[in-house]
Formats: sequence, structure tokens, C-alpha cells
Amino acid sequence: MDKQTVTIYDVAREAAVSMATVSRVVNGNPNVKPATRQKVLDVIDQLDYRPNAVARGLASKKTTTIGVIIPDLTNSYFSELARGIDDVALMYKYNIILASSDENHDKELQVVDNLTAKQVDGIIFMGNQVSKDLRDAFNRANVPIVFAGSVDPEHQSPSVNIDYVAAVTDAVAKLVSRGNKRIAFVTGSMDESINKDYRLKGYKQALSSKRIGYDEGLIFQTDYSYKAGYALAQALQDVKATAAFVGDDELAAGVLNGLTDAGVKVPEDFEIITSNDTRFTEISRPTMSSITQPLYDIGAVSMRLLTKLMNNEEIGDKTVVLPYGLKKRQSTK
Amino acid sequence: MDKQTVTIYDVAREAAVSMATVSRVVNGNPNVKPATRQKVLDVIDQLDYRPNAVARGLASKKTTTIGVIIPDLTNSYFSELARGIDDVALMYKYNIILASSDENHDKELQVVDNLTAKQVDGIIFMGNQVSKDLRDAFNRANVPIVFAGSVDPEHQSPSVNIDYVAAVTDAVAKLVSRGNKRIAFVTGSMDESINKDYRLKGYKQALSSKRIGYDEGLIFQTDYSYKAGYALAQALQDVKATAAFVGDDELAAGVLNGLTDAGVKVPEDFEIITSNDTRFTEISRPTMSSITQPLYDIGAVSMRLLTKLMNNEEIGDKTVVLPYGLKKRQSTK
DNA sequence: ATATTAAAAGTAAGCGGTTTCATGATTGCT
DNA sequence: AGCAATCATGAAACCGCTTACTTTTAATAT
Repeated sequence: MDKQTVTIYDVAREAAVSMATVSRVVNGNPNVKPATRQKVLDVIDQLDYRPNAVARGLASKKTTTIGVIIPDLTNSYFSELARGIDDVALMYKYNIILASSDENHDKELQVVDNLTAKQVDGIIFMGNQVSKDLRDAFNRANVPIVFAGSVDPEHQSPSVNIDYVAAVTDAVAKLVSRGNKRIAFVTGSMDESINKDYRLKGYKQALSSKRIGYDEGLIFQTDYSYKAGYALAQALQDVKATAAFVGDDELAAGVLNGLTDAGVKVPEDFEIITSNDTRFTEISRPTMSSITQPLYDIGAVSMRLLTKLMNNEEIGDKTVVLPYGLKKRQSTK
Repeated sequence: MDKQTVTIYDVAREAAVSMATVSRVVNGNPNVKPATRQKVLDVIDQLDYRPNAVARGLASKKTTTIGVIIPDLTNSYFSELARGIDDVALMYKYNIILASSDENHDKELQVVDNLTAKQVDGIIFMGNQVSKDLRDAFNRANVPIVFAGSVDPEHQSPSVNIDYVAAVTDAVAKLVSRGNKRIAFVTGSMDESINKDYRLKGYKQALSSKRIGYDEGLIFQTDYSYKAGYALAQALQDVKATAAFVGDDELAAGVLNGLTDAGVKVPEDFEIITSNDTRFTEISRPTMSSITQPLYDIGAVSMRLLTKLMNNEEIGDKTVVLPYGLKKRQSTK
């Protein structure tokens, strides 16, 4: 039944060398006479030998596998990052164990322990709350971790990001400069550091620099979904907001359509700027103005950084900040 | 530096039993006296012992890891499936090695060999072209494979799908029944079996049953992207199409916006039905009518099926067909 | 009590590689 | 030609766990 798998031992026997030698040629160790190497290579070819990565992992303590923790696979922001990660991982011959966390604390913990058991060589983390427990789990894993498109409020772990504070400041300032006085701030939970410590800071900064008062009533926390945004339309009108900064594109699309369906004209009566410049910004009508981020690059750079860390290469700053921009589309005047 | 990891041997020593016994309690083997079990459990707790999954994998030849091959992570269709897969995988304690194929033949081959080397216990494949080489690679892997939301034209592998032919027939028939005579068929490459053998068949079936001639000129092959769809607007008008069936939602959104921007009114002058009922159908304006598919379930059922296969459980039909529907939204009259 | 059987625990052989160390074969240099 | 230094190879321990097989202990029967 189980077709006999060919092992390094079979190759050794067939090539009349020791398994050590086979191992050397497989791993490109230079200390092998060309003639021997060729002989072994021939046998490998002939037997269709393929090294068993599990055995190799046990012996060498390197699995060439990394863990990627992602809050939501179906969220474009994260899946774009994941694509960048994946491409670079492939480039460096790492496999990815993907683990969804749903931003759920227990699940994150569980997932990290899982990855640890599987002996991954490194971890890329997306998510914005790092509890003490999670930090402990990270440490226990004893492998490098990189935060991708996610902030580590305590700056302990390497991360790749844009300057969220500045980006949001710019975005909101833009809204202010168009005469908006009541600008809503719509994001996910304030438990997330990115919202509480970065975006909100940018929002407040923009307001105060233009001498506009801060109004709690304009702050909306919800989940990152179209539905949630759509449902917010009424509330937004109730507080007499004339513009909104939104922390997620799908959420923004919901807000946009909710308002439009309620008869509010965007951008004439209400302006919207969103955050991630994903495909939703082009698909919605009107299209949505947005902060622009190099999503793919954030992922790619994170992974590249991780490879360096895994190789103990010297790296400069552990926090890399990529450039952002502001793209005007139809949802702002 | 490297904190000493605690092994099964440490636990054995500390608990004054053999490693076999420790292994038994870890694996829930009943042949252990309760008192002994407790003692071992205590030591495990005290030492914070965690079994090394790699070693376990080597010894037991089971990695509790499966491979998932996905053409494009950022395509909502696939990421929704992936979510279903992921949830069920978690439920059964499997980890997922995610591998992007980009529908690229060589990459697929490479990826399967990779997964094989990593000794995954099973594979879920998404994609629609299965070459002889790929089939060989599948066989070489020597583990069960399930096609999720993807057809196996040769019906060799288990798969979970909807009835694409019937679904497209219904969709196109709907268009015909509204008086459309020139209905475009817009999908990805005809090299993909799902397009060539299923969707096109449904399309033709619907036409011929209503005695409408088949016109090559109405068939459009492109890639599954918003841009591609947008670019098609002119061509669609040139062939005087008044409706279109589209095989992907993002592509459909492109077609929709392209036409709209060109001054064509949807649905008044042009009707569109798309295929996957992803979130794009709700976000676009007008919203898009679509075939509905239980995306999450397709993924979930695929994974469940795979677990059965991996356990050598008896299964009924290797091909499971889930129900589809048709959802009318604003892009059709 | 003693023989019989079942349950609990231990021994040790792998799983398929990597890697350290020892040894034999080459090469270089005087 | 003779000896040190270098290169190529092999032997074997080890990575951390599972598991078949054996032995010891406990339970039941006679």
C-alpha cells in the first residue's frame, strides 16, 4: 500500500557511499569530490529521492517553516499583507503555517503555542493587542517575531508599519481644511492599540492644531465590517457629522453606502476618508479617498526582516516605517 | 542563550517513570494507572513540558498538518473558502500550511512536492487545471486530496462544489427571459476546466434551450481582476451585448463600473449577473445580482471530508454537491 | 496458596536525517 | 622523497518522540 519511500540510506547504499556524504551533497556542502557528488546526484535522480523535511527538522532544529498569525483572512488589508509575506517567504524557501486568530485573545495564545510546538523558525504577527500572556508565549517560542502592519505599543518586537499618527493627522487635517467642523472618527475597538494610541492621537492632533474641540460623541467604535458601517449611517447623522475618517475600507464602504441609501450625498453633504487603500476604494461609487499604504511591501519587508533575524544578521533599526500617502478620490471634495 | 527545552525524558526522570509512560499519558493512552497519570501530569505542569511536534511527526508519521493550495489569497472567493477550511481544521486540531499557486503550473508542482516533503497528512486543492504532472505529484504525496470549490474534470479526486452547469444555466436563462438576445460570457481563461467544461456548457445550454444562437464574439476570456473587467466595457458595447454573465465578482465589479463610467446604465441598458456572491456584490452600486454559493461551507465541508479521508473513515460519495441559488439585486431588472 | 490472566510499566529499536569527530587519501612544500 | 597540512569520507551519536515487545505487578480464579 504505502509505496516504499526512499531514504537517504537507500541512496547511500546504491551510490556506495555513506549517508553522511549523501547528506553533504544534498545540502550543498563543498567538501565532496566532484566525481562523488555526481555519482550521488545520479542515484538521487534515479531513485527520485526527496529528503524528508520532518526528519531534517528534528535533526537540524530548523524547519524552514514560519508561522503567520492573521486576524482575518477575508479582510483585504490582511490578505494583501499576506501576499507580500508569502512571496518573500517563497523566495527564501520558507513555508508558511497560517493561523487565524480572529483577534481573539485565547486563540492567539493557543496559536502561538501551537506554532511553538511545530518548531517554526520565526513568526509574523498581525494584530493589535499584545497581552502579557501573549508576550510570554512569544518569548517561550524563542524565535524571532515581526509585527506586520501592526503596532507593538511597547516597542519590544521588530515591526513594519507606516506612521499611523502622521497619516491620520494628514487625513483629518484635509477634512478640516475643507471646512468640516464635525468630523467623525470611525474605527474598530479602542482596545486595539492602533486605534487608541495611534489613529486617535492623529485625529486629536489634527483637530487641536486647527483649534477644533474634541467631542466624544463623534467617536465610533465598531467592528470592521460592511454591515457595521452601514448600520452607522443614522448615528452619524444624529450627531450632525459632516465628514468621517474611517479605519477600515470595508467599514468605510458600509458607511458610504449607508449614508447614500439614506439620501445623504457623498461628498457634497458628507466627506469620507478611509485608511487602507484596498480595492474597495476603487469599486465603491463614489470611489473613496484614502490614506495609501504599500500593503504588499509591508508584508514583504516584514518577511525579509524576519529572514534576517532568523539568520542572526545584523539589522539596523528594528522598527521600519514605510511611506504613506493620501489619495483623493470621489468621497472627498 | 537557547533556553533548555524540556523533553519527554526530563519528565520521565522527574516523575520516576519511563518515557513510554509519559508518552502514554500525553497521548491519552488508557493503560496508565490513575495515580501514575496524575503524577506525570503534575510534573508536566511543573516543568511546563510541551511535546515537540516535529519529533512526534517523525516517530508517528503523522504531522497533524495539512496543505492548502490557493490560487490567490486576495480573491474573496478563495479567502472565504479558506476561512471555512481553517475553522474546521482548527476544530480537528490540524494546522494549515498555506501555499499560493497563482494558478501557475510550475508553482503548483513545486508546492505539492514541498508539502510532500513536509509530510502533510492531507491536501486541499483549489484550482482548476490539473495536468498530468500535477496528478503525478498528488500521487507521489500519497495522502488524501480534496478539491475545494474547484472541479476535477476527471473525477478522480474527491471534491466539494456546487453544480456549476446548472447554476450558470439558470443565471443565463434568467437573462434570456428578460429579453436579452446578446448575452456576453465573461470569465477567466478557458484553460480552466471550470470555465471551459462547466460554465460555458451552462451558458450554451441556456441559449439553445431558448433557441438563441451561440456567438463566439460574445465570449470573453480575461483574468479575474477589477481592472480587466473595467477594460472590457468598450468591447462589450462593440459587440452590442445587452447583458453579461461574469465568472468572478471582482471582475464583474470592473465590468459594471466600466460600463457605468462609459455612460451605459445598469440594469436599464445592460444587465449583469455574477458568480460568487462575495461581499463585492453588496458594495458595488448598483449592487450585483449573483449566483449564490455557500462559500464558507464549501471550505468547511472540504476540510471535514479530508479529515474523514485521513482517518480512513467510510465516506459516501466522493463528490459532494452543495446547493446554490440566485440572488436578484440591482444589476438585473 | 498457587496458577492464570489482565493491566501497568519499562526497554529499546526505530523514524530519517545532521553533524561531530576520527581516519585515510591527496596535495604542497622543502 | 618525506612530512605537514588539507581535503574527502565514514562511523556513530543524536534530535525527541512513538511503539512493538517484554517484563513486572495486580487481579481473579481454582
